[in-house]
Amino acid sequence: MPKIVDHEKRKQHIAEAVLRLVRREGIESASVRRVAEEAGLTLGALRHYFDAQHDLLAYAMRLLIGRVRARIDALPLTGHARTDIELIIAQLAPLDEERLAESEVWLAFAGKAVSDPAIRALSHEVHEALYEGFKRMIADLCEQGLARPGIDPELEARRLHALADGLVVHYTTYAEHLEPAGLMRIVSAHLDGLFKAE
Amino acid sequence: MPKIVDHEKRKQHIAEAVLRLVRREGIESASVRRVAEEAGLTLGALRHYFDAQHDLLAYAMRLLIGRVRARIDALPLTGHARTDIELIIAQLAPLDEERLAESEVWLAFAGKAVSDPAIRALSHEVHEALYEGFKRMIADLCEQGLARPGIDPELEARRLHALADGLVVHYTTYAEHLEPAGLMRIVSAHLDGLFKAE
DNA sequence: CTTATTATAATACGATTGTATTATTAAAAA
DNA sequence: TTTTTAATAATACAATCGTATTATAATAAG
Repeated sequence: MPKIVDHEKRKQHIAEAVLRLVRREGIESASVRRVAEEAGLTLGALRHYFDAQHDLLAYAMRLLIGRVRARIDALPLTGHARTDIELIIAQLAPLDEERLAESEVWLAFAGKAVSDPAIRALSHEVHEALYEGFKRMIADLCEQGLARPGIDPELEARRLHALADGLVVHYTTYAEHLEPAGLMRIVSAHLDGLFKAE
Repeated sequence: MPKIVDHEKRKQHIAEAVLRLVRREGIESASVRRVAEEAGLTLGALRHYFDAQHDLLAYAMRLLIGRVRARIDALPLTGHARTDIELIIAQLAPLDEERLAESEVWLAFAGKAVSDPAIRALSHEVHEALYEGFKRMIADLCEQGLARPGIDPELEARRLHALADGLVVHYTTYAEHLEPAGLMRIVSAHLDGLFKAE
C-alpha cells in the first residue's frame, strides 16, 4: 500500500511550489499561505504535511540540493581530471535557464542561512562537500604528476572553490549583463594555471 | 545655521542603527519600528526623516558603501601594482571584527537586491566599479610588462573579481571555521599566477 | 513677538504573518 | 462493516508589518 510514498510525493509537490515561488518573487514571499495557494492547497492541508514554515523551507532546500547532487552523480566522468572538474562546475553554474533558476533559488536560500539554523546547516554541509571534492580532485592531480609543481592542494581547493562560487554569484545576479559562455572560459583559464603546460 | 547638517547627521545616526540591527538580527528584522527603537526614536519621528522603508535601507547601504570607499580612497597606494591590489582587497575582506561586521551587513543587503530595485542598483554599481578597477589595474600591469605574457586583462579582471567576492562570501559566512589570514594567502597565490616569475 | 517651519509623538488602518483549533470528509485496518 | 487513521477545510488568534493621520512641542524666520 503506497501510503508513505504518496505522502512524500505530495511533500515534494509542495516543495516544488516553494521553489517556483522563491524564484518568481523572492524568498520573503514564500509564506505558508502563498505556498499553499501556489501548490493548490488549503492552509490546513499544507500544515498537515509541514508542521512549521522552517520545516517547509528546509525540505525545499534539500530537494534542490538533491537535484544538483543527482545530476553530478549521474555525470559520465572521464577520469581525465581536468575535464571532470569542468563537468562538475558546469552542473553548479547558471549556464542555461534551468540552472539559472536553480542558482537564483540557491542564493535566496543562502541568504536565509543567517537567521535559519536548519538552512545554515544545509548550506554549510554543501559548502564542505564541495570543498572536500575539489581538494580530493586536486590532490589526485598532484599524485598523478599532472599539476604544476609546488602547488598546495588545500590552498588551491579553497581558491577554486571561491572562484566557482564567486562566478555563480556574479553570473546569477547579473545574468542579464553577462554571457554564460564567459563563465566556463574563466574556469578553463583558471585550470590552465593548475595544470602543467604541455 | 546648521540645519541641513543636523538633518543629515540624524539620518546617519538612524542609518547606523539599521546597520547594527541588520548585523545583529538579519535584514528581515530591520523593520521601521525596530529601527526606530534601536535609534531611540518614535515611529513618527523616524518617518520624518525617511518617507518609506526602502529609502531607509538604501540610505543605510549607501552609508556602508561610502565607508568602504572612503577607506580605499585614503589608502597609501604604493604605485607597486601587486601591493596595491592586495591593499584594496584587504579593505573589502573580513580580516578583522570591524570588516567582518561590514561584510555580514553587505551580504545581507546583497540578498535584498533581488526584490528591492534601489538596492539592486547600488549593488550593481559597486559590482561594476570593482570590475572596472580590477580591469584597469591589470591593464596597467600588462602595459608595464609586469604581467605574465598572453593574459587577457578582461578575463583576468573577472576572474580576480569572482575570486575576491567568493572569498568574501566564504570567509564571512564561515568566519568561525576559517582563519582570516588564509584569505590573503589565497589572494597572494592568485596574484602569483598573474605576474611574471622573477 | 508673531508667524512659519521643523521635529516629535501618539494613535489608527488595513494587510499579512505563523501557528492553533475544530470540524468534516476520505480511506485504509480490524 | 465497523473503527481507526489520514487528509482536507474553515476559521480564529495574536503579533507584526508599512504607511497614514492628526496633534503637539520646539525652533527658526519674518
